[in-house]
Amino acid sequence: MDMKKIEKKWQNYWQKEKLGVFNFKNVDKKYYCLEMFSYPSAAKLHLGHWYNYAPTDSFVRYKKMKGYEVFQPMGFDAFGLPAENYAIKTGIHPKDSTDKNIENMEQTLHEMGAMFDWSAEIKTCKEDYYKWTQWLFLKLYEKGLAYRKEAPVNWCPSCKTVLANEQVVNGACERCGSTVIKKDLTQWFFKITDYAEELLEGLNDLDWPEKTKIMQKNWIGKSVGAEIEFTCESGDKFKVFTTRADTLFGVSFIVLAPEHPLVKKLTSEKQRKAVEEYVYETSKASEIDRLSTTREKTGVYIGHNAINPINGALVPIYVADYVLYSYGTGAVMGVPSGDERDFDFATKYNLPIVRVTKGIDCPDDLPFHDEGILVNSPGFDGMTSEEGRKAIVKALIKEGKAEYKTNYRLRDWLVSRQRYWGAPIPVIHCDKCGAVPVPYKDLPVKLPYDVEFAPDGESPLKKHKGFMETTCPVCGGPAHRDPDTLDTFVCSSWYYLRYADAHNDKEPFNPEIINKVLPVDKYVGGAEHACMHLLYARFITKALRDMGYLNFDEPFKSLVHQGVILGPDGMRMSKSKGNIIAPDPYVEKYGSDTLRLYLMFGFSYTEGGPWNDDGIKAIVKFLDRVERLALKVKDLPKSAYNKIESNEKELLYASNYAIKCVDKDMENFSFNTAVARLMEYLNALYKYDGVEEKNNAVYLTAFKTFIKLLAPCAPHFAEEVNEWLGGKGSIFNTEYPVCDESALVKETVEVAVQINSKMRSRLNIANGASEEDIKNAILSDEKLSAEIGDKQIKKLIIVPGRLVNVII
RNA sequence: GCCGAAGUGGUGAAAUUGGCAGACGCGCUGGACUCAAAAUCCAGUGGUAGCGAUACCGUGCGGGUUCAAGUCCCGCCUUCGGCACCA
Repeated sequence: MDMKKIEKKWQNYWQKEKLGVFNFKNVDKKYYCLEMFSYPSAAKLHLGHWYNYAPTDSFVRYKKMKGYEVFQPMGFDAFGLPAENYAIKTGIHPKDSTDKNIENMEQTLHEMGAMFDWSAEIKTCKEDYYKWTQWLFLKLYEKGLAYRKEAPVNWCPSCKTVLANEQVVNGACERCGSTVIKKDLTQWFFKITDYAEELLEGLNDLDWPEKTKIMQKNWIGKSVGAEIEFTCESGDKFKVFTTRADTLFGVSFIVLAPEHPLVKKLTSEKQRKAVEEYVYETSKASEIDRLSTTREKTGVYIGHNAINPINGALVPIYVADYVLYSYGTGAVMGVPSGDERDFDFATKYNLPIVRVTKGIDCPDDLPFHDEGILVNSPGFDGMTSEEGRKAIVKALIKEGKAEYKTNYRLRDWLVSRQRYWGAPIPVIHCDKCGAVPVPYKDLPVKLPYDVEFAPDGESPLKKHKGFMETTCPVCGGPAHRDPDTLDTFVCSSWYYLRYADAHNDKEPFNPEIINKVLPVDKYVGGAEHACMHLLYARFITKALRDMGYLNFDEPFKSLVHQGVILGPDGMRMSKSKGNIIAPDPYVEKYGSDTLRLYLMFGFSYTEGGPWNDDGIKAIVKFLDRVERLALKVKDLPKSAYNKIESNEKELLYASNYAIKCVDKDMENFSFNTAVARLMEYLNALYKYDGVEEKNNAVYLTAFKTFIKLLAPCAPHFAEEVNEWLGGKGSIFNTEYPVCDESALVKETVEVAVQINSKMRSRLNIANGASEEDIKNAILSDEKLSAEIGDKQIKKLIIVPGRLVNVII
């Protein structure tokens, strides 16, 4: 078959017939399947895109044939750093390179033959989209979910941008790999922590991979404990957070984070120089370095002490970089007997180590961090750790020195980027009125085109006078715009909503439409987004719900992660390793259906694996076999023979077995086994083809069934064959075959027979035979009865239709 | 260090969730067709022993539970992914 020709033919047909276009009239039967949209890179589509989109498109086509009104939109996550870095390097404007890349990718996506609804296409860098990203920002601001604060942030010296903690990988910038350093800046944050508890709870009801849920759960990192107030000799007060208040008597020092305001205030003259030096050194170290386990714990005594609220003991205050100001209160109580880190620290600085917990029937060498019985804790000795915890906190609450507190590891989402290629933050700064949101009517705040990209540490927007200088919407006085743009994760945190109403120019989306089309029924994308994108999107959904725009709680009901296709060397594909496999040559040589079918057959979808094209010939052979049979079947004469005998029954069994299995496998994204079942079915058809006297009516129907089952996996090919067989219109507008269970009932079944759990024989036994019948069948079998001999049958274990175990 | 996932023939991978390990392929071996090759078709293909029927062994390693374990439990080893002193 001329694959190139039929691909063109059917792609044009689908476009003309609007096969992929969602019809809102049928919204009751909607099935919203979404693949994560892609960043428009210069390198066209890579194999990863294919692996994500092609098998998922087969899933969507399968759903369409099952009678759903499917919605499978596609778009581009078009803002981001690479385009800007490219501009710095080459002078080509991000808008120009991005537009070109999108055009390229659109074309190759078309060539893939996926049934995307292009009428709902989104490009996040277009005004008609980022206008509403800005709207989202203003809404969050209005709701008190966006705020500004000065905070130590990750600063990438190469990208010259602030990165969220979530975007720092092993101390290096996620995108460029440079080591990240620290810098203080006033930044915009989204208050995702307000939703920490619901984001955690909501995981329970989601049809997501367990692994992903656990990752999010750990990311949110809930811990229940207490905040305890310590007073300093100076009278200043500070709080520590602890989950182990029962070890309070064991406190022998306090550690403050270097950024803690009390450090400056309380440090003694004698210690000032050492402390200042230490704080300065810390500011140079990246957070990753500070948190590294292999690094020796260091700290400096600030020359001031605090009073332990439970016993009045004086404990020295240290400053140490392993305590972070951004988590908890930025102050930690040091209990060397109960914590390994504190133990190391105390040993190094000769601080007392007092046991406060005794193990119950277990070794309890110090440091002992397990639960046990309280000791050396006057008034609380003998209590279990849990009782002690409650009693101590209760005692302190009475004095106003403690409160129960739940902490989350999750931090607020830093959204400011000192970059050009993003959605401008819609805020105006006025000397008189402060930070003033841009009025809705003035949206979008347009990203100017004529900017200077020279990498001098100043962002292109900040240098652009025409953009920066404006007037205050409140007082009308001179003011300047916020020079920062939004993290691209903001753009992608709501795109799945916009798709359903992509051309609305009055509002970001019509809630009535959205509430019918959403939530997404199946979301397919890489596991690397488990903690960032997927969490942000959930947060935004919940925030918009609370503003009254949405009536659902979760954006993605069901989630599938495709695996990663590695290079032939088993390593992740990358330019530097030179192991990138491009899909284009395969499409050129074998056709898109062949590549798609191979991706589906050769890998376990959620696992992926190293690329190897040995198996692609198998697919070519398979499709050739289908074609040869199709050419035969299409000219089949009417046969006089119309009986249903054993040959026909066997064919019908194969047919219905295939329907049942393929149906289930497609539903479960188990594409490799679905294709395997199709191959078996084809073998059965060939077998019947070799039969002398054929019932051509049965044969033709069985073959048509085969083509329907194949259609989602090889769409162009199946359309063509369907046309040969006299099919009118698209095969995807026909119904999916339904399994006739009665054809699957066999008169006899082969069961395995074990004697004392060892495989001994196989027997054909009547379907639904009683225990007695089975016993007789075994005893009348020569070989088996010889083996059993005159031994007593103690027990007969029967797994219906599968196995019999005779215990003698 | 913590959390998570995985480890099955020469190879990509299956295994109805505790029930015949290796479906379906690739590769390989032999055969048919052919002057020959390609393509196609047929047969075989986990290992060891045997002419053979067959027997024994076999899902990273070591134990355990069970009539029965790739699957469950305990302890290791290796690989991959995520997180990084979370108090």
